[in-house]
Amino acid sequence: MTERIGQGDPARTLALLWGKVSTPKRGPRHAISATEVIAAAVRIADAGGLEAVTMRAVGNELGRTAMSLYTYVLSRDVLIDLMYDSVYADLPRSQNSKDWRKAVKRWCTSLRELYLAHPWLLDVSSARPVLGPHEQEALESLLRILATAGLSIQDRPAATSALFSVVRGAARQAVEARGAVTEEDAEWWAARGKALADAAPDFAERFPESTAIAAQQRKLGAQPWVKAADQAFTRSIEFLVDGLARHADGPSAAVR
Amino acid sequence: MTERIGQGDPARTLALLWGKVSTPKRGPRHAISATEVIAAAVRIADAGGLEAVTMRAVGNELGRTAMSLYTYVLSRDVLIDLMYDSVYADLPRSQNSKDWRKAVKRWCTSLRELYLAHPWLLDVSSARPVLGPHEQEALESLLRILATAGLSIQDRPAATSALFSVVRGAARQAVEARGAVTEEDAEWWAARGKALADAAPDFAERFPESTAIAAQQRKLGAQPWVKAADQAFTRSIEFLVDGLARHADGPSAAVR
DNA sequence: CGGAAACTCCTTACGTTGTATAGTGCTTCC
DNA sequence: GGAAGCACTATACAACGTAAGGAGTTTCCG
Repeated sequence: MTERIGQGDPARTLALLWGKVSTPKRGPRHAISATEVIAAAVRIADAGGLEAVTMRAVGNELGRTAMSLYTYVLSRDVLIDLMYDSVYADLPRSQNSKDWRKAVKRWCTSLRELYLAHPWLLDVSSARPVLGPHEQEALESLLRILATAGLSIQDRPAATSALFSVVRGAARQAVEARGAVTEEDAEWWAARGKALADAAPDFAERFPESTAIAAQQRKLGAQPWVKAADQAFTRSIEFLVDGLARHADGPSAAVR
Repeated sequence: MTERIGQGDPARTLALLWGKVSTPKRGPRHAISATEVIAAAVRIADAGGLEAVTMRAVGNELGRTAMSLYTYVLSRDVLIDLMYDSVYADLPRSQNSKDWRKAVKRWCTSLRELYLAHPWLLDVSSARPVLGPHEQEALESLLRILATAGLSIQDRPAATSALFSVVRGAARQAVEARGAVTEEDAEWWAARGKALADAAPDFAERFPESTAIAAQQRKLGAQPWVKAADQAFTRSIEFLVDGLARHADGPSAAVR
């Protein structure tokens, strides 16, 4: 199940995301900060994936009980929203550039690297009804680049949506490919290859195009899946940027 | 957590997916077929989303216990794989077309409609280490179109990956937008708007591009989010197809 | 032909997870 | 100084996937 975000009370979630929760006037103070809770959760996710982020695990990481976390966040889902926005803070702010194509590529590359650094992001729903400040900034950066490119305001939502989607899809592929590098996973992939041959002995006949692609990718040398994933990323962005260039009138280093 | 697929024994999963499981020679016969199990699970998912597909719910839908399902599938994950491939059977086979651009768009439109008909598909991991026959056929269809377009074999993986991603992203947006149409959800969105204004009173100042986009989209009239999602889909595909055209040399109705 | 093996299906149980609820102790308000 | 509000803990519950064992059924094979 993709982790759904932004559910429940939007006011509370947004106040947390945007740092508008004030310190209560009565009662004992929090012994640790919400930032520390989020950081602990991110550590756990980075180490074991999103499924490792249980309230018990996070509480334990902080020397507390699961239930104490509910004095910081409304639910596990809200914690995940906060984690998501917090790692977006790692994205570099976009630099002004006359060459919008380069700027788009740089933006995409940065986002891809973020996904590779925190693969659990890909397991969080891509539906974003509630954005935090860092994620909003990432979107704004991209929109600024597209404005510089001279893309019409009507076209910008589609462009951002497409770019986000392509990067996310390519990052997913890259994460899986890197995961296939270990010995254990390599064995799994070998077994899968054999199983497919058994299950579909007429595969090559039925799917000649897919077969040709697989053969071509085997020529990429060592770690073909990793190379293929990297290539898919760069080419995908190239295609999309080429397409956007057809609708933009801003300056670019070259039409290409 | 995005539902991970293809884990565990690949041989068993692939045999199930490709219909290569033979009837046992001993013991009582299955009283219902695996196809009925899958169909029951799809019904439940269509009605309540992927999270509603519990082994108990599926068993109950069939007048059986949860544990009896394990004589059909190895795990819930495998059941989800089977569900996924089964609905891909609904995709129309691609028709030969001299106009590859139209063919790509038709392909994308069909896939988007599939996602809209079965939104739970979007909650299944986009990482596809194990493909069933119908999903493989969908990929093959697209590859055939791209071959017709004269796209190089090296470029085809990136093109398919990008198209899948863009359709998936746009479908997600469309599903969310349609979900916002009900009265209850509309209230949620109104509350979210107010909460954001409270959390970030300087939003327009910090994010002028995003603010301009939101204002422009409000001009779309009734159900702006639905219209915006539809528009994002068609424009995204247009951009990508335009970009692909830069690298393809096959026939198209017009360069545009 | 009959016992054994394989198989379907059920029952019970277990470990895990998110979170409800009540209680205790602490801080500030009025 | 008592009440209200708050941090944190302990306990409990519902729900979930699935392990394990048992009962009944079908086919194999000596």
